[in-house]
Amino acid sequence: MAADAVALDREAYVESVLRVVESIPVGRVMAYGAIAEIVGVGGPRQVGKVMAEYGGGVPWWRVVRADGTLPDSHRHRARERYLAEGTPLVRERIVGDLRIDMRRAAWEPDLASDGS
DNA sequence: GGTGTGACGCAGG
DNA sequence: CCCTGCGCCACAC
Repeated sequence: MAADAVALDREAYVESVLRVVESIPVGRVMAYGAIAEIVGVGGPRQVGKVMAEYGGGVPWWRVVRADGTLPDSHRHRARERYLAEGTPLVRERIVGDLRIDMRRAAWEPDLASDGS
């Protein structure tokens, strides 16, 4: 039974993370660590884990590193999204190497409106 | 139960 | 701007 409980907890955790990601408005982004804080459980690495496995169903390109950069595997694909959404970017010095302007793009979810 | 690993974060050099 | 080390949490071996 303990195993089932763990499984459920993990499922609930995954759902919480995905829900936060889905709450990020167009043109805005959140860092892994920030999401972890909102969820209140685990850390940035856990969020990354969740995204790696279930990120396909959510706007994964709105989840970035705290410094505004992305993993090599995704930054290329995310580029089109940012241009389309008008996400605040830092002028890229090198072609192909994009970076988010976190000062303007960082999104803070409204804790008051839990929607429940 | 130590060890390695990861879509992380931060301080140092 | 580069690379290194350490902390972080959960998981696979």
